[in-house]
Amino acid sequence: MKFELHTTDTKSSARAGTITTDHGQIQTPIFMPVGTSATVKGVHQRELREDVNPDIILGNTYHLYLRPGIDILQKAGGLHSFMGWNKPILTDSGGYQVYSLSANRKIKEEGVKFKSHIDGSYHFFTPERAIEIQRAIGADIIMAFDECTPYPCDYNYAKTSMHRTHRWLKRCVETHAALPMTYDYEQTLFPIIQGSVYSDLRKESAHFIASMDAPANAIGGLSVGEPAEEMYAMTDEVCQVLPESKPRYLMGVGTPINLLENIALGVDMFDCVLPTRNARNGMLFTSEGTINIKNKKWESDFSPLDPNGTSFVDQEYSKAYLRHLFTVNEMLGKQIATLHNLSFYLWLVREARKHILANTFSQWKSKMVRQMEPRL
RNA sequence: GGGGAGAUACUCAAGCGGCCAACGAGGGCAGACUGUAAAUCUGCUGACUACGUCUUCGCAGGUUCGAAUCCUGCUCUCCCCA
Repeated sequence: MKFELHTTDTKSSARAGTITTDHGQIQTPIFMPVGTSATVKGVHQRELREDVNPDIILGNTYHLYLRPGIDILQKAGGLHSFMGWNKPILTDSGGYQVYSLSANRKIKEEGVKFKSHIDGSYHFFTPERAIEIQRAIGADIIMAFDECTPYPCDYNYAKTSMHRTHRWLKRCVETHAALPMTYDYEQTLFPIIQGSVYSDLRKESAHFIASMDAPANAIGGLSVGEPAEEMYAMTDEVCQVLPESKPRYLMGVGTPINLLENIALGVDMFDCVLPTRNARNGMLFTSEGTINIKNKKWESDFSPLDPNGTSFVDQEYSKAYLRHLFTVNEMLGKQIATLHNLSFYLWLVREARKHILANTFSQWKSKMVRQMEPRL
């Protein structure tokens, strides 16, 4: 994997760059749609490729390991081939499931024991195993096995957990280095910074992660319920420590405004389930804020879904029609909403990139944030 | 024509003397969702001058301290036999 940094905004820390992988290039800043179970929910690969057109998407180690299982993915020749997506893929390691499935797992130094939500069976994830599985799944970018701590998080626990995540990282790196190439393309391991919302811990973690000299660095453990200002403070802290020459990936973020604010702080990569999940629940993100398409006020609004939208669905369907599809619970409604949201997210980061390259980012960002902020 | 069953809030449907403004489901209206256990979850859903008051359980009377619940009549619906 290579990273070329093209330019840095003069009024903020925003950057534009290009990551090159064996499955193609990624123009940053980038938003990566989440496709947990080998599908970006509700979107055909063709629509994803031809309409949304992200440079990279996500998959999830824990979920793919449970179903379809590693043997199937290997027989298929890896995830790309299995799901019919030949551009870059990144897999999360299962570290987020340590957080989200907290009721069904037990953490030890050795690793994490999960109880499957599907059949109750037990599965032990160690850093070594998480890497082996991800190598078999075959993503271009694989993540270190970490613990995403909750919010709020007791200082001592955050510290203990962070140090354990650091120890786990070393084991991930060793395993990754020891394994021969699994497929005929390179797979790159990203380490993850933790430290909850504590400046000193974040700083310490950032220094440690940077010292590993990985091709890129990730920031985890944010957007788990903390106020946005705390998230920004942590991102800022960490970006000042991380090397400029390497991509920075802020995991699990966020709202369109979160994206712009964090781009301004120097983040290059994002992923989040909001555009897809919230779409299925009737929420549309637009350049003028969010709308709940299920609301009665759209009942007879026959204007285009989003006159400023770049997806074909934005012009072809009306608000009233989409509201109708949600009212009668037709799956096409969720598909349309998902395409709209993903297209908007991708438009937003492409537009951000353009403005960074033109050195007009800060001004544009302020205008966009003002426009998208909820009005009281 | 004879016999039987039933009418409860927007719909379906519990309740069969006080704990009933009335279970539950659907529908409706809102809200939540941030490295996806999420096509999920939560709240509200008779009216109002709103920690209280008022009008509701086909309609009209009656019994009772008290009725959606018991009695009488009426109206309507469904089923079976002719």
